[in-house]
Order: sequence, then structure tokens, then C-alpha cells
Amino acid sequence: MNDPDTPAARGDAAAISPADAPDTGHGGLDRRRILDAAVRFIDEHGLRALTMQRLGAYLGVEGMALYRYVPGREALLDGVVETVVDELFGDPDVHLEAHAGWVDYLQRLAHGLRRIALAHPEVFPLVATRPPAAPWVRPPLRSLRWIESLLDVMIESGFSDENAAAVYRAFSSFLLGYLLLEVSARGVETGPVEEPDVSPIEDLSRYPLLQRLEPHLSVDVAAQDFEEALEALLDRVALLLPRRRRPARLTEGK
Amino acid sequence: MNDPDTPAARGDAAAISPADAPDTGHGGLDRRRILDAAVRFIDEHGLRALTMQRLGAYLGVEGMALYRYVPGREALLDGVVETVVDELFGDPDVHLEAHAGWVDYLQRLAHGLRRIALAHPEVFPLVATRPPAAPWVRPPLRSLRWIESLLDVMIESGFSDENAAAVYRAFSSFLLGYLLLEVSARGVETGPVEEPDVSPIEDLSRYPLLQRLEPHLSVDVAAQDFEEALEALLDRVALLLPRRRRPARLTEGK
DNA sequence: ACCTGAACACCGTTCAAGT
DNA sequence: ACCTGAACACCGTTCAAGT
Repeated sequence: MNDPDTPAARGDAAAISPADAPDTGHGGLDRRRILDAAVRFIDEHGLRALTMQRLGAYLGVEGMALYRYVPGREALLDGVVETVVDELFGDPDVHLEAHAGWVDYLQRLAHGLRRIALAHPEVFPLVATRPPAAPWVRPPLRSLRWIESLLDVMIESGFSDENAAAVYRAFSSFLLGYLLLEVSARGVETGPVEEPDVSPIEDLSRYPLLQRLEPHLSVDVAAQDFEEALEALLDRVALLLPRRRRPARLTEGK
Repeated sequence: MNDPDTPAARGDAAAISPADAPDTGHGGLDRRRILDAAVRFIDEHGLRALTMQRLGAYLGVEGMALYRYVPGREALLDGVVETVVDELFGDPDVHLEAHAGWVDYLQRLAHGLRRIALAHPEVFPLVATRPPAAPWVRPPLRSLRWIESLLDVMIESGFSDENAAAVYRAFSSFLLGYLLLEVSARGVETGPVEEPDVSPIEDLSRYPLLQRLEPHLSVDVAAQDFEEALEALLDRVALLLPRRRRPARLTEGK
């Protein structure tokens, strides 16, 4: 009934043929090529469907061939997370070195990460779920480059070491938490052809408010919510700065 | 090398024997008994180790026996999430019907959920990851009872339908996000005897600020951070109320 | 040098058979 | 009524063998 293999198993030969991956022509395997293919595969078929053998087939190869370039499935998933998070550094809208002030920087970073999360909704839960590269950093995010860059900007902007660390914590937990939830909400509509399976509608009668507020709860106000929550966070962050150095308005430039 | 089976496979006979589960004596299977055992099993061995056969062994039974009470592994995991989230309703510190005002209510709820998250760090990621029972609710949380209760209190306290829904969104996304990160940070120390495996220390030299701020980043200030972030959120929520009704006061509702 | 066949131990799940 | 044995299709992973 709730068969996890069904979506991938149905039209398998057609769905997984290498012809689906134009950029991934079979001109020799490669760690990069494998990781990129894995991201594409997850985007298209969902995380559950990712199997060494299926990813192999996706690349026109026999599956065990992957082990020559990747230590194993776990390492593959780590690589997938890294690949996706590192898209930030290729994003022209996120100039990590640009200095139009820390507010602008954090806003660009937040929006950049949101763009990535929405572009790879099936991958994003992995980001929050995988064990971190530097376990002693709390909360643990994947990209050390990302963290280093944020700390640099904050410190250059006059935050103390301690406050820079606090900003990192507040900012990253807000981002990861918020985006994870937004993405998991979208995942429902986006995901593979989920069978209705259970019919929760009937049990819903026990929750009258849930029913009455349905219109308000189901409206997709995520983008607006995001801006407001981000704004509120930046306001709180600004309070960590000596009064003289605080930006008069959050949208101040440079 | 990074063998996921190692921790469970090593002392398997000893680690998984039903003797470890005193409350789960073999007096006949049961959906409740299975779900409770699954939660305990995940707490002890981690989510990765949970297998139908191993859970069966944990219960002194042959694994396929579980299918008589649970439709499959997916449904089992849904039941696990439900079980854990429903602990809230058995928590004496969280009187879901008590009305010392909505501020008090949200604080109790937040602390209750945090207690649960810290008590079941290996289970909690499932809460954020599983598809929701009512997909149209954003963000999707598992316990409809929980949502209904929150909406009830907010509306009784004078929030409009629209604002009650907004509070639910802000509150739950904050909670889930924050706790997921806190828990995943703890998971690193708590988890099964993870081999050091990789040595990320060397690569860390490329990130001088990360190194310099290590003391500030690794300090476990999670509890304090939580209080502050919660306070800030409640302040924001209070602004949704007409000015006259803002001060939190003891109101008996119903 | 790079991929594959065959093999191993382990999955989830079904179902006829035992008790 | 409740559990188990055997079976099926599928995993991840290893390694000797092919090209």
C-alpha cells in the first residue's frame, strides 16, 4: 500500500535512463560528475529513490563503479549536501566579499540560501540532518566556508568575537529551521505522485478550529513570513552593536 | 570504513536482547507496545539501527510478526513521531487546558516540547522530516491535537483567526527549527560510538576565524539562547494583539 | 585504468504453513 | 489467533575478473 518503491519502480527504465541527464554524458566518471548527478537525481526522483545502483544507471554505469570515486553511500550524501550548499558561492547575487554593510550581507545570504532550499527541496532536509563537519560548532552547518565568511563580515563590522558567534547561532538556526519547514511544506505538493493513501479528512472533524482556520493556515504566505522574521532577527542582531555603530535604518546601504 | 552497521552489529545479541526492555515483556504484541519499543530502541541505538527484524528481536519476536499490528516501516515511523509528540499531553508541567494567559501557555508548550526533543534526540529529526498529517497546514507539524489546542488558546485570548494562524506558524517554525538544531548538535556527543573516521582538524587551518572563535562557538549556551529567542518571539506575538489586551494576565477561559 | 559479474550479508514485505 | 519459515526483490559493499 504505502510502497516506497512504487514511484521509481513504475516507469523505471524510462525514468532513470541516462538520456535524462544531458550534462552528464558518459565520457568517463568523475567525483564531480557523480555528485552533480546525485543532486539532479534527488531533485527529480526524491531522496528515497537514490540508490547506488539507480544512480549508476542514471549515469549509464553499473553502480558498483561509483565506489571508485566515492567511499560509500554516506559519503555520497555528504558530498551532495556540500555541493548544494556551495552553490551559494557561485550565486552572483550573493557577493560574499561585498561590503554594503552587514545587514545587506546577511540579507543576501539569507535570500541566497532560501533560493537554494527552494531549488532543491528534496535535498535540503539532508542539510539539517547530516552530522556536521565541525561538530563543536553549534548549531552545526555544513559549509565551513560559509561560517568563516559570516564571522569575517560581522567582526569587520565591529561585532565582538562573542557577539559574532551569537549572531552566527541565531542566524543559522533561524535560517535552517525556517527553510526546512518551508521546504517540507512544499515537498508535499512537489513530491513524487504520492498516493492519497490515508484519508485524514474524516478524523479532522475532531479539530474544529483546525477546520475553521484552514484558509488562514493553508495560505502560502511563506515568502512574506520569511521577510518579516528575517527583519525581526536583524533588529535583534543590531542591538548587539554599540549604539553609535548601529545602522539607522535596516536598509541603509554601505 | 564508515560502516553504518558496525555499532549495532558488534554486540548484537547482547545489545538487542529483549532483556533490555523491562516494560516490554513478551506478553503478547500490541500496537502500543511496538511503538513504545520503537521509541526506546531509537533512543538507545539510533534511528539508523531501527530495522523491522531488529525491532522484532528487541521484542522477543521474529520481525515479520510486527506486520500484524503495523502496516509497514513507514507507518511505524509515523507512529513513533506521534508517540513522542503526544508525550506533551501526559506532561504535568504542560496543562493544555490551563489558562494562566497565552504567554504562560506558549512558554509551557515551548519548554515541554524542548524537554521532549532533548529526551529523544534521535527521534526528533523525524518530527521535522516526515510528511505531515494535514498537508495544507504550514508549517506542517505532526500533532493535530497540539495545533488545535494552540489555536484554541490564542483565539480565547482575543487573537483574530488570521493572527492565531500567524502565531501558530511563527511559533512552530521557531520551535521545530531551533530544537532540531539543538538536538542535532547534541546528537553528535550522544550518538553511538562514532569512529573519528575523518580528521577535519587539518582542513580547519583554512578557516582562521572559525578557529579563533571556537571557544565562543562551542560553548553550550543553547538553553539561554532558547529563552532569549522565545522571549523575542513572544514580544513579537504580543504586538498582534490590540494594545489594551497586551499585558499578560491570568484569565480562566472556557 | 576503469568497469562488471558474482557473491555476501542484510533489507522490507508477503504468504502459506505451523501452533 | 498469533507467530514463523521460506521466499522474493531489492539493498550496500567487496573483489576477483574482464576489457
